Amino acid sequence: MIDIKYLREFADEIRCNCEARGSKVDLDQALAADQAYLTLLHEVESLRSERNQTAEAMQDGKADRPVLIEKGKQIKAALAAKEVELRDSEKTWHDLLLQIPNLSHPDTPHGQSDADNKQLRKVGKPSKLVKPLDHVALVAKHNLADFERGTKVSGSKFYFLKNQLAILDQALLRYAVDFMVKEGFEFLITPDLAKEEILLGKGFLPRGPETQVYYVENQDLALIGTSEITVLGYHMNETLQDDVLPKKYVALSHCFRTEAGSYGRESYGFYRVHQFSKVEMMAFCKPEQSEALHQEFLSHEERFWKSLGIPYRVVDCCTGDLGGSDYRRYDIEAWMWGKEGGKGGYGEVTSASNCIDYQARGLNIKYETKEGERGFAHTLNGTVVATPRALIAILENYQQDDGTIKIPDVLMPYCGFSSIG
RNA sequence: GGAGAGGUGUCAGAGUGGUCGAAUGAGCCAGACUUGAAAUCUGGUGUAGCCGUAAGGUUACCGUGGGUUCGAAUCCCACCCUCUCCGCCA
Repeated sequence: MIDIKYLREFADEIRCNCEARGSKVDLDQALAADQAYLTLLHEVESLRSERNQTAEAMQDGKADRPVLIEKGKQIKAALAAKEVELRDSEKTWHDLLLQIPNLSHPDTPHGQSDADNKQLRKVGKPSKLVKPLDHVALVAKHNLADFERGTKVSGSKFYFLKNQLAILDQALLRYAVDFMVKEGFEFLITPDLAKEEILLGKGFLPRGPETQVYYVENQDLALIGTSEITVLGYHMNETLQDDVLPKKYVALSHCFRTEAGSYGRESYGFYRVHQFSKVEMMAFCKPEQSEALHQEFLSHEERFWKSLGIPYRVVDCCTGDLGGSDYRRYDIEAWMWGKEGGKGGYGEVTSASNCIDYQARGLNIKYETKEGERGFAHTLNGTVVATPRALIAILENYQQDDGTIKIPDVLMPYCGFSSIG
C-alpha cells in the first residue's frame, strides 16, 4: 500500500508514476475520498469527545443527571449515524488506495510491456544441436510426465511428474535450498494456504473475476500463489529490532495460480501450470539496506543458474511490466529450445523484486532501532528456482544429439543418476 | 470432535459498570549514591490516526467482531486462539 501522507503531498508525482505503469486507478477519486474520510473522521471524533465529556460530568454528580442522560442519548444517536458514514467512507478510500501501485525506482526503464524490458547481459550460449526437441517431446520420449492424466484428474494445466523427472524435480528443489542455506538464509517450509487478510494486506486483489487466486469455499483461506505471501505473513504485525536485520529467508512451498485468461504458446507444457513448487528468497530490512540486498538477490540467482550451466539473460523490468508492489524488478530468463516455435528463445525463470515499504505498510511490519527510530521495513523477494518450469530449461538444454538427457553436474549427487535415457 | 480453564502493556499479574491507558512487581532507560559494580533510592518507560510550527490537544486500541448502556477491559452474543483431559489420526 502506498503511503497516504506521501500521496497527499506529492499527488502529481504519483499520478505520473501511475501513468508510466499503466495503472487505471482514478487518483482524483482517491484524493477526494481521502478528503471525505478526513472530514468525517473529525466529525466523529468531536462527537466522541463530547460523549466522553458528558460521561465524565456524570461522575461528579453535581450536574443534573436526567439532563446529562438526555444529552448522552442525543450524542449517541448522532454518533451512530456518523460512524456508519465513516466506515463506508473509509472502505471506499482504502479500496482506492490499494489500487495505487508502488513508486518506481528512478532507473527503471519506461515501457509498456515485457517487450520493453532492458536486457542487462547475456550469459552462456545454447549448445549446438542437430535437432533440438522441446520439453514436451522429450518428456514423451522418456516417459517423464503425464499431462493427459493430469487433466483427467485435476483439469487442464495439471500434470503428473514421473520417474527420473520427478526425482530431478526434488533434486533441484533440494539443491536450491542447500545453495541458499550456505549463504546464511533461514530455511522455511511454509503453509500452502493462507488467510485472506494476508493476501489483502499484500495488495492482492480480492475475490473477483480477474483473481489469480484459488479460494477455499466457505473459509477465509486461499491457496498461495507464492510463499512470499506466507513469509510476509510470518512477520505481519511485528516490529523487528534492527540488530536482527536484514532477516533473510529461503522458503519452499507449493504455489497455485488460476492463470485466468492465459492461453496459447506461453502455456505450452510445463511453462504455465496451475500448481508448481518454488524455492524463494525473502528478506526484511531497513530502508537503507534494500538496494544492496536487491543486488545480492540477483547475484545469488545468477550464480545458481550459472551453476546449473543454463544459458540465460538478465532483464531490468520496465514500468509497464512491474507488479503492483514492485519498486524495481530483475528477471532472469533461461534459454529454452521450445520457445519461438522451436527456434529457441528466453523464458522467465526467476524474478527479484524490491518492494520497499509497500508490502510492509499493508501488513504492518516495522523495524525499530536502538536509537528509537521506527518505520516500515523494506521487503524483497526473489525466485531461486521454480519447478516444473526450471525443468524445461534443464531438459531442453541438456538434451544430447543421441536423444539422451544429461544431468547437470551439481544435481548428480542429489539424483543418483547422471543421465536420462 | 467432546469436556473444562483461559486470552489485559516488553513479561508476570491485578482489575467484574464511571475516578482505568489501566494497580503491583519485574525488565528497560535516565539520574543520585559508589573508585567501579551490585544493592538501594528518584524519575521516566505502549502503538497508531487526526489537529498543531511547537508545546500540546484529541480519538482509538485490554483476542476479534457485534450488542446492551448516558458511560464497557468489566455485562450479553458470536467467532478465533491457547492450555489441560478424553477421543481420533499421518
